[in-house]
Amino acid sequence: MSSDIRVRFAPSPTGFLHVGGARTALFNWLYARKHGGTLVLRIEDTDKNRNTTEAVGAIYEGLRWLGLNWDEGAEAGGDLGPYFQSERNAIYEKHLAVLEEKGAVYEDDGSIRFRSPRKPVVVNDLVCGSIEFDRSGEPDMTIRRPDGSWIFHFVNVVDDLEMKISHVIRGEDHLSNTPKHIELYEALGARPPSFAHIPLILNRDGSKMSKRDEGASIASYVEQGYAPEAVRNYLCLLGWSPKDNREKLDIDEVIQLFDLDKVNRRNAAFDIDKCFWLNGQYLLQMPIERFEELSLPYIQKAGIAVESGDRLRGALTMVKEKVKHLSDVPDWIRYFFEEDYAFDPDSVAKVFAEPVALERLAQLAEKFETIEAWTSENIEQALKQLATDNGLKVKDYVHAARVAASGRSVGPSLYHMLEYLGKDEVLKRFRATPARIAA
RNA sequence: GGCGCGUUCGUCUAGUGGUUAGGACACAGCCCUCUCAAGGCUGGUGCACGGGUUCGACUCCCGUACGCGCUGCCA
Repeated sequence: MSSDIRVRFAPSPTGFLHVGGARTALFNWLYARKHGGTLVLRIEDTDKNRNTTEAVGAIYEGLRWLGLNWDEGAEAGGDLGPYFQSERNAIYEKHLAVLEEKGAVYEDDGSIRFRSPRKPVVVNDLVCGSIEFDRSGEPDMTIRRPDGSWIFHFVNVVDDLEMKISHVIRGEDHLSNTPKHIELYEALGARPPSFAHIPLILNRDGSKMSKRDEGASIASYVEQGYAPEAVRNYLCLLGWSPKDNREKLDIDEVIQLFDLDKVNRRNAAFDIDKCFWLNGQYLLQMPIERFEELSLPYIQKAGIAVESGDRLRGALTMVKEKVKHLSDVPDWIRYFFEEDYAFDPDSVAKVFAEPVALERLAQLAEKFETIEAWTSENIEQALKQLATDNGLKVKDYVHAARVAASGRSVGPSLYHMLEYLGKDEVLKRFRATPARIAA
């Protein structure tokens, strides 16, 4: 069950979880799950000035929201910790001593530099192929600052070594750093792991996605009401595809189909429109139970007094296919549960511009009085009968009824909506409408 | 500047010497329809450029351009 495959996600907690980081975590996770390997979460907090505990929390939250569980590391524990670089000083000292022993490092202005062998280095990348780097003109990299803190390249290599990482899957921005890392592994007398550099995620215009860009933070998808499985699916499609034209894929199938040699080399632009579309597809097709589970936090946050149960389930079933963002759910269902639901001014202006609309509403109320069994079928039949009797079109009654019952001109099937509200409530709302519009 | 990587519709992609260059998002129009969606149908837009190699290049090679990355005592 547990193979020798060990991968890691090693973020620096300097802010929120970035989509690029999330995608890197996702590809590592997919690779681990596919091969029955282990995913390690390591926090690279060597730069004390820029790291915060809130940022660490944001990483945990973001990964959990996306359903990317890790087997070992920060918050999960394991035998090869600690998993925060800030707590691994003794380990770094130990490896530095090895380099000193070999004369591979020297002091410079109080800092410590690694002496590059300056020989060509070949990187055999699982995504990019074999690449040879000419190291002859490269300056020696610093691995430790005068204040004793460590530089990324060194601790990253030491940790991957100590944590027995077999495959380093990371952003392509590290491809050019890889020869340095390989030199370090060799100086430490270790065999380098396999490398796989995955393409970067850019903005729509091709510019680099920075923290300030729209949609850069995973947290923003939570706020905006995206389903985690939709965002995760979309992220899978950035740099990878099943190659059979399918887009919406179950994560278990992605795990099965995923492989590093099928990852593209080209940077990808993040297309929020497509992510939005995929989210709509997920909401449309997911089971009502899942839809309710995902909607509940937004409903509660909006202060709608309704408990989980059949009543809520019924309302959600009606609006599920309309909703594009979970954060919109409260507005879609509010009027079912609140007496003083708001009347949308635009809808009122559009539908009740002519006084005759109110007359028709009154006719409809009268007609509905006669319905014995309050079902959507009977409601529909009654409304159509009334229209026919008066030589009018169905829509002449439907629009007025919709606004009267819900306060808005857009909503689910009118007949189902009215059935759901109940006869008494519908008649009450119809009769209260003239006064409410006047107000 | 040096080094590395990349370049198929606006975007994500399929395509590995011979295809009417396929799909999806977005966009436009039509159909369906109680609104809005969803769904169905139709449409336009693409192989960066220049040289090779080859009977034949989107596919292979070289160059140019452009983009991105690295070139930190950031990660």
